[in-house]
Amino acid sequence: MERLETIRVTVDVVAFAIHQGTLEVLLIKRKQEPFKSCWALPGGFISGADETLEDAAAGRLKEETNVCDVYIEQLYTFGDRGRDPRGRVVTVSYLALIKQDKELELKASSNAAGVAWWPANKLPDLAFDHQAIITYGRRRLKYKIEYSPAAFKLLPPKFTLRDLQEVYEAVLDKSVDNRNFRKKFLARGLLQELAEFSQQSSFRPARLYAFSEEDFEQLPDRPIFVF
Amino acid sequence: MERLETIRVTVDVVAFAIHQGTLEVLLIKRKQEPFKSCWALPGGFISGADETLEDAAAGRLKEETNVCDVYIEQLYTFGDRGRDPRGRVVTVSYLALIKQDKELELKASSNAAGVAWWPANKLPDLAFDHQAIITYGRRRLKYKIEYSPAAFKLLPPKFTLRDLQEVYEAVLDKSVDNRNFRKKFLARGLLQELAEFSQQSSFRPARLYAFSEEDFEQLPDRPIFVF
DNA sequence: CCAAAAGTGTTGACTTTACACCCATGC
DNA sequence: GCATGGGTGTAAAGTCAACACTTTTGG
Repeated sequence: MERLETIRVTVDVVAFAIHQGTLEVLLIKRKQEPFKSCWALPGGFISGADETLEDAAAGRLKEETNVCDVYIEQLYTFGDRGRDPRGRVVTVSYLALIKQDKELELKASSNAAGVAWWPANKLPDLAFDHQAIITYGRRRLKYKIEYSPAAFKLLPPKFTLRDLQEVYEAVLDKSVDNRNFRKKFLARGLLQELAEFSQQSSFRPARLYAFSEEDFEQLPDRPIFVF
Repeated sequence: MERLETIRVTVDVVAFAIHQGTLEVLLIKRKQEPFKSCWALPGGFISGADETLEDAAAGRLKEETNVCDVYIEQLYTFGDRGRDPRGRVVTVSYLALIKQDKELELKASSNAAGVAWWPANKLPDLAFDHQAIITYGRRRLKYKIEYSPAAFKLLPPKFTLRDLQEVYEAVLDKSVDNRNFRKKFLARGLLQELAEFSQQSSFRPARLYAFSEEDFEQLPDRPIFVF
């Protein structure tokens, strides 16, 4: 039956974005013990105002980093005794995907000493079991990108096929054949070809494409989702 | 920061087994309010003795149904305000898979009015949001059986190809072509052909096979796992 | 010899991979 | 006109889906 041990519940958010073709994770620098001055995931205790756990995750992300209006989904719940020196703390982790062009004004909360993007392949030492949480999030993203339109949640509304390919390469951490990649995506018919071109380079401008989440939902035989 | 609202944490277990080619879920009948006399998932509050959440899930399953030593993995955490009339209760749900031949002596705990297997396609009204949890677990099992050896966790150590096919048919809730099914499995080389035969019927005895989890783990290009 | 479940192959359609060159543009 | 990334096709291998009959056994 019910024991009197105090259990506290937190949420932690693994927020990914692609910057210059690199997968990066949003971290905050802790200002307080435990793990003072260590980098950690944005997150915090659930508050009475949070209607759902997802609200709590989005709320703590906003409070600690000033990032809001992003895609968010639950990852996994970590609750081993001893994962937090303060006592029994169960944390529900979330995956967030942030669009590449999003105007972010990173702003640490008063109880953090900083906020920054870190390349997923070159992370600092992390507080608590946050390294394990990130590893888990990365694995989820890797699988998810293969059979769901997760890649578009990391891209602006208009993007080139190369941008899309870079997302796959960054997430899967390997290079792919560009002919096969383009062929596959164009054959699937998920992309709307726009009449616009990227003006980024001083070379041949690349065509822009768009992805419609709504059209995708209508597909009768759309690929399987894990969530 | 930390609010004083009391949050309690439970675990709930969706335990599946295949009985006579049907996917079934293990339920308990509640003896107390709320949802008195309603069927519900086995589960309960985390105790100070639980080293991990998985221990808690296995522990509550044992206490409430007398089922133990089964495969268990985390599913999803449900924590919307209002999912439990008693206050804020966050529940970490678990999926359990039980081998077909396992000798189970179902035994309700003193605070339950009964334990029983229910066909997944004909469930009674359920307490709390347990229907949603089962739906979620079923979806997970359905995906998982496609790219992981989950099916073998529902079978005894020695089984016929028909037994295996029945597991797939029950979980996927559709029939499959037996020639293609056998061909695919035999071609994968995951099954050890035994020199024994099933003596079940009065007709032609079927060959028994075994699956080795250890051998499977060794495979260099083994299929993808979601978890 | 009959009833019942066990077991077995082929074909066509489709998908996946490997692989290298020409094109369009800005400077 | 050149440097740079944008954009394109084909063939071989492999995978997947559809489909029906023979074999073995107990009674």
